[in-house]
Amino acid sequence: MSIQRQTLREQIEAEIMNRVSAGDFGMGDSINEVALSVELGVSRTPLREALISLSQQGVISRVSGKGFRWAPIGAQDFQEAVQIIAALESLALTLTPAEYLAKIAPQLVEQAREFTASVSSAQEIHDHDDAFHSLLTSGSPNKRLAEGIASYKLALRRYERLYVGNTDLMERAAAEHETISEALQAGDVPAAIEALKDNWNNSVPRIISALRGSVPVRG
Amino acid sequence: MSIQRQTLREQIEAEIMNRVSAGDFGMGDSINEVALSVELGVSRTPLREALISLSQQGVISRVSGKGFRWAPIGAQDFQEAVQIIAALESLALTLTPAEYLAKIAPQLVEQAREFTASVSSAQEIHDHDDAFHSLLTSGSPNKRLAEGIASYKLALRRYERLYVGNTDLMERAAAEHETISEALQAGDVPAAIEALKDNWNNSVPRIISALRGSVPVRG
DNA sequence: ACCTCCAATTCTGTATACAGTATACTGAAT
DNA sequence: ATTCAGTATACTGTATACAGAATTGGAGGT
Repeated sequence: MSIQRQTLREQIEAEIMNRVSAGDFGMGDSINEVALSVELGVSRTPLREALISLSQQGVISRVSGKGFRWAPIGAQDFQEAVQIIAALESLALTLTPAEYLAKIAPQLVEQAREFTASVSSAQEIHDHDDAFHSLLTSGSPNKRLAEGIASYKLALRRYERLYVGNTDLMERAAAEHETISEALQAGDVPAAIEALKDNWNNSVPRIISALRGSVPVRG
Repeated sequence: MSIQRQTLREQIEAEIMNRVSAGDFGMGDSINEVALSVELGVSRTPLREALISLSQQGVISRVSGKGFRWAPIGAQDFQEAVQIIAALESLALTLTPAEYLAKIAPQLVEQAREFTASVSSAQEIHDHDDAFHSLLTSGSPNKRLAEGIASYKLALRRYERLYVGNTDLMERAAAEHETISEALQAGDVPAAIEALKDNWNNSVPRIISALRGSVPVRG
């Protein structure tokens, strides 16, 4: 396997997203390009390119002449993204050949069970959730769809830290994963899709309440 | 209404898309940044920013170290985009309040009828189609969804010129628009959604046959 | 005290310059 | 004749420089 060259712009994107999900930036605040470029140790050119790329994905908003700013987060925004992802993942399931779904159903069941059993660190839990949904939609022949789902999920990373410590939410998600995978194992794709939508939509009220408490309000 | 300042990058994006839908570029060909910047009369910096933005939307693909290239078009690509748009517009309808749909239903019926009557220039027809779908999804409260739909439709502009002269396709689309709007007027949203999906999916085989004939193959 | 206008500064948007990598070409060796 | 190495060229990726707009601060007036 050849080593994959990574351009500076891509590294900047990744680093910014890491810091975003760590909560390093005040959402809604404007971005000072020179300050950020100095902080990251790069010049403004690749930084701006990264910011433009991220602004296409809803992580950053931009006003002509006034530069970039961290896109505000909120209940509305979260819900909108979740609605879209739910629809797109549902589409992915619809497009996936039934035999593929039947093939991966056992693995999905197993992953869901592991998920329930191991209530470990928040990061670990999140990875587990990602892996489940990733495997679930891995059989879709629509490549552009996969990219789109990934893009929208990137926007959700801004809400990642709100999950921390919310084991309640995670346990419920685990149960829903079991429902999804068992429906697939039974060959009932429509039921799986419904369960999948529920899985996403149920995350909304929890995050909303988490938002009320823990999000720093701009001053 | 204040005039809206438009940054050079945005103008470049628009101009590129105009040329793309005019078929000025050989799809699949690599992009020479300096040549294109000279041709557009701008420097490479805003051009690259525009290219990055467009590459996020599937109009341009990019290989690390080898620069940008015009994303190849083809039956597969077209179908993938259409599947996604159909799902997203369906979601938009689902999210739109029923009373709003009832309110715009008469206008939609009227637009559909006009559509059928006036089989004028290809451009005009296309605008009509755009206006119909735009009005249809205008009631969705999900702003991000609207952006997403617009983004995916941008990618379809690469196929625009294939519609030229295909009045057959357009007449059929008109009939489908009537079906959709009449279902809404009858208050049957699920039926409208199904008709909407059909409307999109029916465009695929037509475009595929058009692709076979009229797309220049790389040499 | 508050408002207005002007200046100074800060920051974005754009252009140009530089560096490193990929590609094309030339020539020699087998 | 073909293939491989070496070199030259072209182009991308990144840094720096410049121009103009937006914001901030203060001086002067009401």
